[in-house]
Amino acid sequence: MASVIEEAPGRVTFAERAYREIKSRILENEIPAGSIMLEQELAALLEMSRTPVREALIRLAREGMIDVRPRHGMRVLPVSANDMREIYQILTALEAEAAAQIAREGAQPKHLAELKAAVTEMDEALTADDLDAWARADDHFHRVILASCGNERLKAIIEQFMDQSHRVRKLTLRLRPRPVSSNDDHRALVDAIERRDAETAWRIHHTHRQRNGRMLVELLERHGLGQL
Amino acid sequence: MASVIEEAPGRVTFAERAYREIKSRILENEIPAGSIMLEQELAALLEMSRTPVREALIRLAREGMIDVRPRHGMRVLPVSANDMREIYQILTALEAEAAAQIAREGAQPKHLAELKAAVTEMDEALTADDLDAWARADDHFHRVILASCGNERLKAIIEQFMDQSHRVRKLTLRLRPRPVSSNDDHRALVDAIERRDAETAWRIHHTHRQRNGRMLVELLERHGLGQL
DNA sequence: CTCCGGATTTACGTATACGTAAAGAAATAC
DNA sequence: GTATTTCTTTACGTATACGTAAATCCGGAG
Repeated sequence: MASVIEEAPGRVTFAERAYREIKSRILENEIPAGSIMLEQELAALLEMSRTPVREALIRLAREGMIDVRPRHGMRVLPVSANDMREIYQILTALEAEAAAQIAREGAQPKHLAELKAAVTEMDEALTADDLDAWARADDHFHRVILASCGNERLKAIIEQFMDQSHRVRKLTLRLRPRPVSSNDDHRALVDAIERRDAETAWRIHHTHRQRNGRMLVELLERHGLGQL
Repeated sequence: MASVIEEAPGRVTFAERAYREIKSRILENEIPAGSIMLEQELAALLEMSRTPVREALIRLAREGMIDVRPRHGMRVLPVSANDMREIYQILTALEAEAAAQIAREGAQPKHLAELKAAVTEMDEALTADDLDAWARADDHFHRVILASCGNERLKAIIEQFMDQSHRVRKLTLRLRPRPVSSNDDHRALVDAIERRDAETAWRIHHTHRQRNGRMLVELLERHGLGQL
């Protein structure tokens, strides 16, 4: 399965490893929101010195995953309802723009094919009631959208904010209604892209993300999950 | 003149100073695009050790201002026509969204007043043929828009990309036609905000940024300013 | 001249050292 | 008991040390 999405190989420095390792543990909730860790502890955990850990923390802090307060260590930031509102406002605006651009300029056949495959996967996952598979396919769909639009900067920002909201999406996956309309939205978006109808593509995806964002914000408010 | 926009004071660490100093020199073209500098040189220049310099370079690299290649030092990245296209696609989507939100939720009186004052300044600057004053007022207008929308993340991203395109805007200021339509756009935007017409606010600002971006891209292509 | 292999330099990645200011503990006064 | 002050600890910011792999230099072969 040769996907459109590739990894950059590159040599892996300690600082890079620290970044990936810490970020991964935060995303997977192994270091839950609110946790406090000192540079020393992280260094010991990752079996390296403080230097590369510090460099990783600088990046994570910039990306809004953690907060570093001198002498208090790093603190994994919880995602509040308001944070989620901010994040989805950005995601909505940017992904809708990306969708519009793809429709405007036309998608490559292999991208289009992969989008359709992702939609099919989502349908099948929903039929099989496999929410995890659905989430994977949904994620894949969004990543192909990003890859197709060709704007590297746009891609990077969206990925950053998807990461920031990752824990919330993951932990609320089973609190949400069955995502039937998501599948419909995606099907309609692929259709608009194929017809090269930028206006419609924009509107569909904008509405999709907006609705999704609102739902997550409501979930956070309702359940008072201030500590995600 | 107590503006709506404030500075965070905070203690200023060496790493922070290195970041600001290097970034400022890049923005003001004191270290022009394409320049290569070693960590050692920067450390000597700023009279500190390599450690805080490295931390500053990590941030600058993340923001897309420089490229660090092991054993080759940092390189100040030029802004190509395509970079500019990417940057303005993002700025267009995000600022239009910000404008729409302000109109939707209503602006605070002091913000509205400051927006109007900025427009007046821009008019006066244009009458006086003072392009630098115009650019300052224009910048101020956009910053108040950001401050009003209340989305801190949105603000941070937009500022990041404004920084990335700062050199191009500055160096092409006198190559562009007189920015009469910008003033008109801004006046119309303030009006839409006052009328709380989100739809119109979005459209006006989207068109404004899009046109602006296209002009800058064309300038870069025409003059082949690949080294900005 | 150009091309190649080995010696040499060097820039960086990482580890470690160090001083300091802040946090916390202890001791004292009330 | 509480408040206050002094002392101790410690986490971090920065400087420095060090090993290494990449880049450069250099001389000889063709």
